[in-house]
Amino acid sequence: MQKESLINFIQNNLPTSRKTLDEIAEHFEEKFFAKNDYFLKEGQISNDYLFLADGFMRAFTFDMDGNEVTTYFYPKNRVVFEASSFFMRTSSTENIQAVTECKGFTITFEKLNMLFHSIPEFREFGRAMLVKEFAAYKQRTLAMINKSAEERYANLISTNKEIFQNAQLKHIASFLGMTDTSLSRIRKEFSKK
Amino acid sequence: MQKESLINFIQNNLPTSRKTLDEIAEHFEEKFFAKNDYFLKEGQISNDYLFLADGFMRAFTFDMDGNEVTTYFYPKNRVVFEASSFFMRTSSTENIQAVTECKGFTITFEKLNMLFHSIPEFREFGRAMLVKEFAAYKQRTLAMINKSAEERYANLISTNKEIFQNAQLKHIASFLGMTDTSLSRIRKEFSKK
DNA sequence: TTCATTTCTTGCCAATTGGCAAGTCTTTTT
DNA sequence: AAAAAGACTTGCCAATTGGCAAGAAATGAA
Repeated sequence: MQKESLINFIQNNLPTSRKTLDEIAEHFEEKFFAKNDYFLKEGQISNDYLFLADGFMRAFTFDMDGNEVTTYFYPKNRVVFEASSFFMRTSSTENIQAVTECKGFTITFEKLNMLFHSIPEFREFGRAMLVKEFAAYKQRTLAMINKSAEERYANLISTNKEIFQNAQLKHIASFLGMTDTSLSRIRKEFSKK
Repeated sequence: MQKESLINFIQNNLPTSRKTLDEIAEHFEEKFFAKNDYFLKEGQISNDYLFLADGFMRAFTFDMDGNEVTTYFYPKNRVVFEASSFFMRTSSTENIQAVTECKGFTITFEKLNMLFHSIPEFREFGRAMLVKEFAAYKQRTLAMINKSAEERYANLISTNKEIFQNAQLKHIASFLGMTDTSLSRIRKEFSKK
């Protein structure tokens, strides 16, 4: 089994010995997702923490009016988990779905905690992932507030091109907080320039 | 020194023995803030983790156009910290300021880590705080997206009345992603009903 | 290949929100 | 208490965005 991408990711985020890395990686299991498969469905208590080695995923939920809203996109070489459901053991309000075929490595809540308990550096890694995801979310909220639809689009395409190469426009539209109609018009404006 | 509110808060979030609670609380220091004092200024590396026992605070930053944007409000009986700066030791992009006179208890990064290291239950508490803050942020983002200005206002006033009792309207307006002009008009509409 | 379904685009019009500037009200300072 | 500064409201008009529905394009199934 080829866990180098996982090991490199951990190493890049919180350098430690090869021995420790192997010990950590040992507890992850390879997992494949077909396009449109779910990694997490709302209502479930999330029990897997995923390193996405290849492919593209998205998270979505439904707003108070029952409209589907894409809340996040996950490119490869990132960890994927719903912090609230996974760590608090509560039922998830979010869905996480493979947008393309995906491959990754998962570890259960129980095993992850066991590693956190026994390997202080890995505990730091776990905390760093949580903090990074949080910071990314705050960044996103800031990039949404007080910005016109066109600015939000321009910002996303300049910082996250890969989203446009993988996701459907209607999902990008709801992620950007606009209708697919508006997104379509904005794209047209941009292509003129 | 009166640390009961801190001890109760920890106990409510992650029950443990009185002995452990006292050991934890011992490392917190009482701190007072005058109105408009800063708990954190942008550019600093945040070194304090705060339990706000009394008063009201807000976080703010500046968007890409240089406009001040309120990013969060902290009522009392909550922990206050900027996760990214505090845990990653990076310079903060946010300011956290006392909106009213405040009283709380702080602990330094070093001491907090020491406690995390030596008290596994407290480690859980720290993680729970992080996850809760994160979940609250996600909730907020969702409540903003695809909602009209009026709906965002209605939602905030029904779930967070205390914000309206403490904060200035222009700060609430930027928090809600609208101009103070619009907020003023919306309030007028509501008062008619 | 053809048919059916889904995704994306476009036109028309209405509703929402912002920008600006003047005016009122409140709080702070002297 | 008067003056000054700050906070909030309001009127007018323009720009942005959404709603709806029809059509075009792309994708998938038979």
